Formats: sequence, C-alpha cells, structure tokens
Amino acid sequence: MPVTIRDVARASGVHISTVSRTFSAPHLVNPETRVRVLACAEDLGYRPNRAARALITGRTHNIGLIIADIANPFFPPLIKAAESQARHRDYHVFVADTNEDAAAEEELVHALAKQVDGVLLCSPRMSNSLIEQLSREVPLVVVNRQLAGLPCVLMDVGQGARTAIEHLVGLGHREIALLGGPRGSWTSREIRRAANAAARTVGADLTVIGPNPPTETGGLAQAEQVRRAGVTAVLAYNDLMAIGLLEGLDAIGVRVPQEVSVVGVDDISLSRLTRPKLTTVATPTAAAGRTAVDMLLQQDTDAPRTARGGGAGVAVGVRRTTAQVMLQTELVIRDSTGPGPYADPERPEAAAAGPGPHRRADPGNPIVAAGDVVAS
Amino acid sequence: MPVTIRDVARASGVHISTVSRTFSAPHLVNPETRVRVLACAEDLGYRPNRAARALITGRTHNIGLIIADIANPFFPPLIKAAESQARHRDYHVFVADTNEDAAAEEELVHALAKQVDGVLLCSPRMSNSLIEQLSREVPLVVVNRQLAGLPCVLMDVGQGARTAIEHLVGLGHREIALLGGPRGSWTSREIRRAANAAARTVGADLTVIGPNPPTETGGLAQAEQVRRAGVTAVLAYNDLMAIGLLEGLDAIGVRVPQEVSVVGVDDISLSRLTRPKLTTVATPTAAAGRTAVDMLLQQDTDAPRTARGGGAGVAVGVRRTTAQVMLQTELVIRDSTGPGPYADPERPEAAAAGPGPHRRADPGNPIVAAGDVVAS
DNA sequence: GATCTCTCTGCAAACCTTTGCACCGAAGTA
DNA sequence: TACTTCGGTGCAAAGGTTTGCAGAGAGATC
Repeated sequence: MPVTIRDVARASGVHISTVSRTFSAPHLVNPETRVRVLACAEDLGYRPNRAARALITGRTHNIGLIIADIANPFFPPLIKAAESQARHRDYHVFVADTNEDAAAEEELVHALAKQVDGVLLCSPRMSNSLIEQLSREVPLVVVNRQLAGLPCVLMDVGQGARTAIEHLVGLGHREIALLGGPRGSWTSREIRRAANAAARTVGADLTVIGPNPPTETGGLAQAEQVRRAGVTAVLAYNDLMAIGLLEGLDAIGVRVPQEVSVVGVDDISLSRLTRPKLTTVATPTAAAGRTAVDMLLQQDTDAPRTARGGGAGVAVGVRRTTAQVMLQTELVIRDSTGPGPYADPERPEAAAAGPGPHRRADPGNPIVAAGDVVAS
Repeated sequence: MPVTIRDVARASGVHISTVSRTFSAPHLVNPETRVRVLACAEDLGYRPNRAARALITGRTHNIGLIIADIANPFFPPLIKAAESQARHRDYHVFVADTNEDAAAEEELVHALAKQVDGVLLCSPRMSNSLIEQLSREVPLVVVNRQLAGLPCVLMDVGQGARTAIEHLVGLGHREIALLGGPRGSWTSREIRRAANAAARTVGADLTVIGPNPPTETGGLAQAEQVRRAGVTAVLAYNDLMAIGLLEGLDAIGVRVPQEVSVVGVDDISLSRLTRPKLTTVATPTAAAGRTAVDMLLQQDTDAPRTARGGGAGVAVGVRRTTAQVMLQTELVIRDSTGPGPYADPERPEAAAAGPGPHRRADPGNPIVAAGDVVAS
C-alpha cells in the first residue's frame, strides 16, 4: 500500500535510481525527466522512506532530546525552540524524559543512538566520564553542563547571580541566603560560586541553604529555615523554588518584599504571574535550544559518514568541533525585591523598589567563549 | 564501527539468523546457544538497529506526538505521560510542535507517517475530513476532539462546566460570563454548550464573551469587557485565560473573589500559585496521554502488518477499534470563587467561600463511552 | 569519419534485519 | 530396522533506498 520509489519509477518510465537521484541529487538528472518524475511522485503521494535511506547513508535525519523533566516549566520553551530549529532543517526530534534519573539517561542514549544523528543532553545528571564515554557512541551536545572536549551550551548564570547579589546589596541588603539547587547540577555549582564571590566583593553575608530539589516544594519547605537564618533577601536556584518560597513565606506571615526580598533564576513564564511578581535572572532557554541544535547539526554536517565507507557512528579521526557557547543572562526586576535594612535613602535604586524597569534578556545573542577544533 | 548482528554471529560462531532469533524469537533457539549469543552481544554492546528491523517488519516501534504548542502549560504533563507510557512499552516518541497551525499538522502527519506506527493528534485544528483522510495513511488517535469512526480520548469538560456553573450559582451568582476559547476547538464548543444548558436549567444568565485566543493575553484583554458586562462570575475556557483575567481585573481594581468570581479549566500546575488561588475544573491530562498511547498501541497490536504480506500502512479490511474514551473532570475549589449577590446566608456552601474543600480528580479512571469495533 | 567528452541513465551491490523454507540429526514409534 | 516427528540451525530473499561504475547517445573537435 505505501508508495515507494519503485511505484514512481514505474509510473514515470525510468529506473528507480533516476527517481532516487531526482530527490537526492537533482542536478544529475535531465530537467525534463526531473519534472516528469516529480509530477508522478506528487501524484502518487510519494515520500522517501527515511528509515531505508538511513540504512544506507548512515544518517537518520533525526535527533534525540533527553530531558530531565518535561513537566518542569523550564524545559518546554527549550524543547519547542529545539524542535522548531531542527524541523526547519528537516530533522525530526525524539523527546525522552528521564525523571532526573542518571541511569535512565544512559539507557536512553544507548537506545536512541542507532536511530538518531545526535543527542541533546539537557541538564544531565550523569557523571562527566559517563557522558564522555557515551559521546563516543553518538554525537552529543550538552546543555547546562560544562565538559572539556564536548560541545556545550551554557547560560551565564554566574554573571546572573552576581548581578542579582549586586542588585540586592544595592537595595540595602547585607544578610542574604542562597537556596541551593540539586547536587550534581552544574548550574547550581556555578550560581553558588558566583554568588559567594560577589557577596565577598561587596561585603555581604551569604548563607547557603541546601541542596534542595529544584521544585516548588523544595522552596516551600525552606521558608521557616529562611526566617530563622535572619536574612532579608534570598536568591533561589530557580524560579520554581523561589515561587515555592513565596508561598511558604506567605504561609508563615513573612511579607515579600517588605520583610524579605526574593530573586529567582530562569524567568519561566510563571514568574510574571505570581503575586508579587518575581524578580529573576532570565536565562535564554529558547536560544539555548536553537543553538544546541545548530551545533549538533553542524557537527553532523562536518563528519560525513556514509555506510559505504566506515558506516554509522562517530568516525575515528574525524575533526570534531567542541565549541562551548555561553549565552548571556539578564536580571529582570519585578516586585519581589525591595529596600533592605541598609537602604540609603539618597540612592535612587533603593527608592525605586517595587515595580522597576524590566531589563529583558536578548535571547538571540550567543557569545562564543571557546571555539576550538580538535582532532579526536 | 557500529556493531551489527553480523559481528555477534561471528563472535558466537552461529549464523546471523540465529542471532536475530535470539532477540526476536528466543524460544526458537537452544538455551545454550542463546546464552552464548547474549553474552557475545552484551560483550560487544550490540543493539538491534530499529530502522533495519522496521524495514522488514513494517513496524518502527516509534510513535508521533503532534502538539499545538509545547510551551502551553496544558501540554507538558500530557507529553510526559504519553512518553513515559510509550517507552514503558518499548516505543520511542517523536514530538512536533505545530504552533496551532492546521497546515503544519497535515505536513507533519505526512512527514512522520513512514517513520512511526501511529500518531497522537492533540487538540488538532484541522478539519474533520482532513483528519479522516490522514487516518487512512497512518493510524491516528485524537485527543480533545470527537470524530466518528476514529479512536478519541476526550475529557468531560461538559460535565466540568456544568459543575462549575452549579458551584457559582450555589454561591449566589446569577449573572455569569463565559470567556470563550478559540474557534474550531471541540473543547471550547463543548464547554459553551454545557454551560449554556446548565445556566438555563438553574436559571442563571450566561453572557458569552469571545472567541478568544487560549492564552493569558486572551483573558487579560477581556477584563474591561467583563466589568462592563455587569457579571459577578466568570467561567474561562482555560486556566491560562483565567489567570490573564485575574491580572486584568486586578489592574482595573476589581477584586477577586469579593467582586467577581473566576473559574478556569485544566488545573495546570500554575493555578495553585496565583493569588488568589484559582478555582478550576481539573482535566486529567496525564491520564489522557497514557490512555491515548494505550489505544494507539492496542490498535497497532491488533493490526499485524508485516512487509512480507501487504507492507506498512493501514491494512485494508482490517478491523479497527474506534473506541472513544471519556475521562472524568472534577471541580477543584480554591480561592478565586466567593459568595455572590444572591448568596443565601443559611446555606453553608456560600458561607464556606474562600479556601474550600479540594476535590481532586482521579486521573486513572477512564470511562468507555462507546467502545465498538467496526470493519473499515 | 573517427575520436573524445559529457550528460544522462541503468545496473547491481550494499545497508541490517527478519522469516519462510529446507535441512540435519536425534529421539520416538511401529 | 525403517519411518516419522521435532527441535535447532542455516540459507537466501526481501524490505526501500543510495551510489560507484559502466554504457548509451549526442555533440564537439580534428
């Protein structure tokens, strides 16, 4: 029932190889023949069978997207952007959810390997060495994790955390808490590192609370802890936790931002909808998705791998690009941050507490931090 | 480089067909041989090539998920559940985003058809006839849309709307607005139909405002309209619009629920986090995802299609199940609904306005409304 | 007119796997 | 002993496509 290249060949009176070439190397076929074949194909509703094509070319025109938790609102914009970019270049996208489980990640990479030209690992929980090992099986691009020798797409949460701390100190806060993220998260480490450094520089106290699960509950559970810590401002690992904290503080009667200021990270769409609206470090997730797909497909284009000579898999000795892209973040000031106990009434920044200017991130602005080409 | 069945055969000293059988029909091979082959396979890290397998068996062990908008918070839980269920049965999932565009939907079904065993169409915008036509190319299961002759997974939003109206009237509201959804949405029609009928039954006035885009902005834009309509309660097509309306009403100084009560539909995770917390009709999206995948795979199992006899595609004359499953919804009462002008102080329901009992939906409870088997 | 070049097309092998069929040998039956 | 049965294995074709190679003409050059 499904129409194959053979049917088209029969209908247009040419050999199947001519039909094949009409689609995969049109310049090799006589224009007249070409239009005839195309007409027949159109007529019959012929679509090349990508699986059969993959079998011989070694490229599937599919990519895999491995996600820690699809339901975590941080990821959907990334998935959407990645899928859109991929399809724009005629690639289809497998999406798989690991439930934040490292073992599931590994299994998925294996399972998908034969069926895709590359895999996007989003905020993986696996060990570095395992990721490296897997990258020998199938081309990998890692999002939200830095690995030497592998292409990575990173968001400059360090810069974001610094800006957030400076913002808080500018508002007159000196006792600040950091609600840490999950163990094994590169982003979490990076935020802690940068926040610590920034606090030291500007002379503020930073209390780290955590690690915590990166969920609303994770934040909610720490409200009491935050009050006891005696801080007047909190930087949370992500918006979900910040929102949970907002809930928790409200429940124990601590007002935001009058008594405690709260800053999140990510700027998920939800953050505009809480009351008070959340001040947060916006991460360019959509841009990250697009960029990661671009890097993966770039790699794919660079490394020709016909089954004829060598077969699928990462060819040995091929030049692999391992560019690491760092995307900028930006602080979006909303209503969850206000003046602190050391506020200087002279300074306009503190006075302008509450609804402030919204500095938006420019999502399409990758900064190549290290773009080198090495022989593997 | 990639290890094939041939490598395993060589290593274990048997013919490739024996290796093949070890994986796809283990009972046909001598236990001793089997363990030897499996050991070699394990050793070499062999994984069957699904594309090659698909080429001959006619089943890809992939399914497609076509989604109107991945970033719409209604969908991620559905995607997550569907993916999980599919992988649990050893299927991989393509996800594609159509941006609410009917043409994109059609194109995607065509593009995916050869690469999947079936497609889940989630809240499609295409015409019924087009969907029917496409269903002849590849098995389809439709979510959130009713089509005669096709397997559908529906959520009983009609019942939900009725309950919502009754809830509002019970609180003392009689002038109620319905914020309509997008044109061409089955859910939207269903809600309007049921809300109208319920209002008529209980003697309330229902003003329909819309259609509107199913987004936060869609709700936000109608705040003024709602005030002018002189209603004291609003039922919105979905939570996103309800939340937008919350925003809009706040901006023009209308207090919720004191002056206007608001009810949404879907119970997206966000709804628990707004201020006030949103009363809403919970739809079992995760269950819908699981059920839809089950139905698709069931169909797939029922209709054997080896390439040997007939090839891929929907076999002609094969019995196709066209069960339509209706999933129950449930009203979750939170803080956005309160007593209305006709509240009866005697009745406890009105008195208990504000945080009320949370009646949760049971997500794993499909009601088969019409499960018939027809010959196509 | 012979030779060469060049464009277009056909042939057939190859990609990896499944599966109907045939074969072999051992065990069971008459 | 002769025959059947049956479990286990090998053989080879098939699935839809790509692609190196060769060949067939047509046109150009001498």
